[in-house]
Amino acid sequence: MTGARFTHVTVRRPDLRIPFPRRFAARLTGETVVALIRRAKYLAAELSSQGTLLMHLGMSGSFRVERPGAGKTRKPRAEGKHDHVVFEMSNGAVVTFTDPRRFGFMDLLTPKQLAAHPVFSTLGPEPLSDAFDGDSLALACQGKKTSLKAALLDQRVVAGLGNIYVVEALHRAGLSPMRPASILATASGKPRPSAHRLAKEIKQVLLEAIERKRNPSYRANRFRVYDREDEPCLRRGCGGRIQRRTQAGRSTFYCASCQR
DNA sequence: ATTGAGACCTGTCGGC
DNA sequence: TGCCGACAGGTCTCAA
Repeated sequence: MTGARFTHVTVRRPDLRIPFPRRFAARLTGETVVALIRRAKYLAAELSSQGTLLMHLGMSGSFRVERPGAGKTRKPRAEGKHDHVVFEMSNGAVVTFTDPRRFGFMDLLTPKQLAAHPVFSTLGPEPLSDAFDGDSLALACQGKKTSLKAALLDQRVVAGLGNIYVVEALHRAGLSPMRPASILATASGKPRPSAHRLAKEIKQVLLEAIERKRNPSYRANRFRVYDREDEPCLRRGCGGRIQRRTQAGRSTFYCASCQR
């Protein structure tokens, strides 16, 4: 999409989580994508003159990119039941947004709206950036009464972690999801060793996930705790069993014997 | 100001 | 096979 122009935009189902802005398709058509970026779990296309197209996949969303072959007759695309938006680009690419649960959304924001966006503007650091480390994590959690689990799911603390990788990172770091987030720092705000461990494992678990997605032959173990209730803990020499409980409405999986 | 619960919507899976 | 409830990797809103 980068550098390409929207030649045709179809909204087949306008009622996603957030209603589309007025004249969405019309405003997008003719715009060129200056840059395509990701921030937290948001995708953003910076447009040549209409601001930013902000997109989110929700729980079940995905994009499909097709190139109806140059030269061949352009066949009408068989539209799936949950194909809600279709972008036809000037370079021939057809980008389709599919989302069965319709928790995803698309929005068009002016630079001013983007800067004032209640979520986008308050996002914490990108976990893989240098701005995120044990120090910044401890600082963000200083004095927090919530659990570590809830704190890591809070996008203002660190951006882009979901339920699975929060649970995985806590297991790797040997920290109980139920501990208060404040334990990562001393009363005076100094990071404890656990903060550095946790920040390191967050980066590690994400890097491995990305690698696994990119390289199918990289068969590193799937999840170590997520969705493994009653199965043995995989930490060497632990011997515990994975337990499950609900925290903040989400499933938490953990090993009570090695996560303290 | 924080925090947990409920809501949003559809699909899938296991049990009966 | 069919029905039913539980559950799903995200985020918002509301009430306490």
